[in-house]
Amino acid sequence: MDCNCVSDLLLTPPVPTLWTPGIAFPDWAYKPESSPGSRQIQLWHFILELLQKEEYQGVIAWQGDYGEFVIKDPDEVAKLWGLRKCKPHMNYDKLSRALRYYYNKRILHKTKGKRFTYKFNFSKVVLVNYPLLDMASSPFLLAQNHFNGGTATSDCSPVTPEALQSLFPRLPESVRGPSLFDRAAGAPGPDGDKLRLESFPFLGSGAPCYSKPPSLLGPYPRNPSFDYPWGFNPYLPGAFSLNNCPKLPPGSLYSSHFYPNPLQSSLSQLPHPFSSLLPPGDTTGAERAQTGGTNGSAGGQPPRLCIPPYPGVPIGRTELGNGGLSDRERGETIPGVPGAGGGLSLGLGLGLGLGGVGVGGGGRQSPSERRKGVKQDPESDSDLEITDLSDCSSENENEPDFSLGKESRLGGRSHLLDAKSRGLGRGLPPLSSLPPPVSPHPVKSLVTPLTPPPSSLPPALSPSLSMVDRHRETETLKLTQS
DNA sequence: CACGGAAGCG
DNA sequence: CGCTTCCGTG
Repeated sequence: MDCNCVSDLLLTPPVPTLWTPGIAFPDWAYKPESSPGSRQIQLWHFILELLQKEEYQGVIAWQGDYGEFVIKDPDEVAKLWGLRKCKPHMNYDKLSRALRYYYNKRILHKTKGKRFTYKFNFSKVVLVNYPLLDMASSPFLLAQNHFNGGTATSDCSPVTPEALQSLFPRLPESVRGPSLFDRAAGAPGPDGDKLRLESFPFLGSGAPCYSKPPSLLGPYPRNPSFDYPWGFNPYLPGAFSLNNCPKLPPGSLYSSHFYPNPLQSSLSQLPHPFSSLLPPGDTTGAERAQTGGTNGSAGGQPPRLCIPPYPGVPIGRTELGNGGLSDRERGETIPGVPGAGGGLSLGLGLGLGLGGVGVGGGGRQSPSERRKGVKQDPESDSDLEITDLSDCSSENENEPDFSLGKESRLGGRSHLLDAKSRGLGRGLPPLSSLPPPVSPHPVKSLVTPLTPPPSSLPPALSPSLSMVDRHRETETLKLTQS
């Protein structure tokens, strides 16, 4: 048979049902433009898809730190992947090879000591969002990019544009080129590239603006794409911050920069000079600003997020608005670059998987998860972690033969399928549904804008705002506050 | 189980 | 390029 790949399972169709409008993955996430047959899905996309669907919770699910997921049923995941790719002989061994292949690209990395546990590294995504920063020179990125720092082995580039590219091929290389200002000035950038950015509205409060002259940007061109929901959001700062982020240092803009908050974001994104412009209470200010514009969810608990339950996230410390960062947290946030710690670390750091969660061992994971000797520290996500406690596993599920009809212990996929209509429960939290862990969070408000349908982006989100304008606004805001 | 080299494929 | 397949090593 010509491969009846059941790919559809995860393919496009259901999108609407599963995700809230505006929150679903962008089209391209499902089927790369070039692949009509949608056979070209990339593994990481696929993984995200699975993670996003409740039906597959028994097979693969978010667990542990942000961005961390566990393949509960390796064989099943492999099978699904094989189906999707029409590779009947796919198995976990091969799948895992492919995942390992992502290590170099920094898309994923292994959570050592935890079997079948991997973690997404969203730094690239973040990068995309921060074209403004001169990647090459930005201390923030460097700092935040502790991925590199830690791992820094062979690769010298802090943020690895290549990695970025691998994720978002269309990304303009310009990202790391001209400085923000140059771009803001209207340097014509390569076009075409920008497409990708559009897909990451969440990333971007302003990012897009920089990638292309405002005038060109216009409202998200291609797709109403605000639909980009990507679950990535969860990984984005905002998302992260909600859950695990350590407290934000005073004056930093955390979440804001991740989310489309023109005001803050523009500044926050900028390194010291600008960020410092923000008043200490800035966070709050930003919140306010945002909140004002958004609707409802701000005050109360927003709808539950789609985020995977983050086991160890102590909610208490989640408050953004208030507090400062403890020394420890700060330190963890950005090893080596305390100063940067503030805004970016939170945002970017989170994206990186900064482990921000850092709070260290404090009771984050379930006992069972923490298992024996597994060292679980804030840095767990980085390659720094050397602990390798892989214990002997008792279960080895290699399936010699792979049959489509075979249903594994999942209990049958059938049940999975019907669960389709409600996939929101898991998946990355769409911006709109970010979990307000506890109290009203700034991020929440920032996020809110997404709630509405894609096409209608709040002005704030509109990429068309020029950087200058943003700055202006920011300053205004600042003044207002003071 | 995890890793990464190497070759191969579309 | 992005895997897939195979494999040796730890």
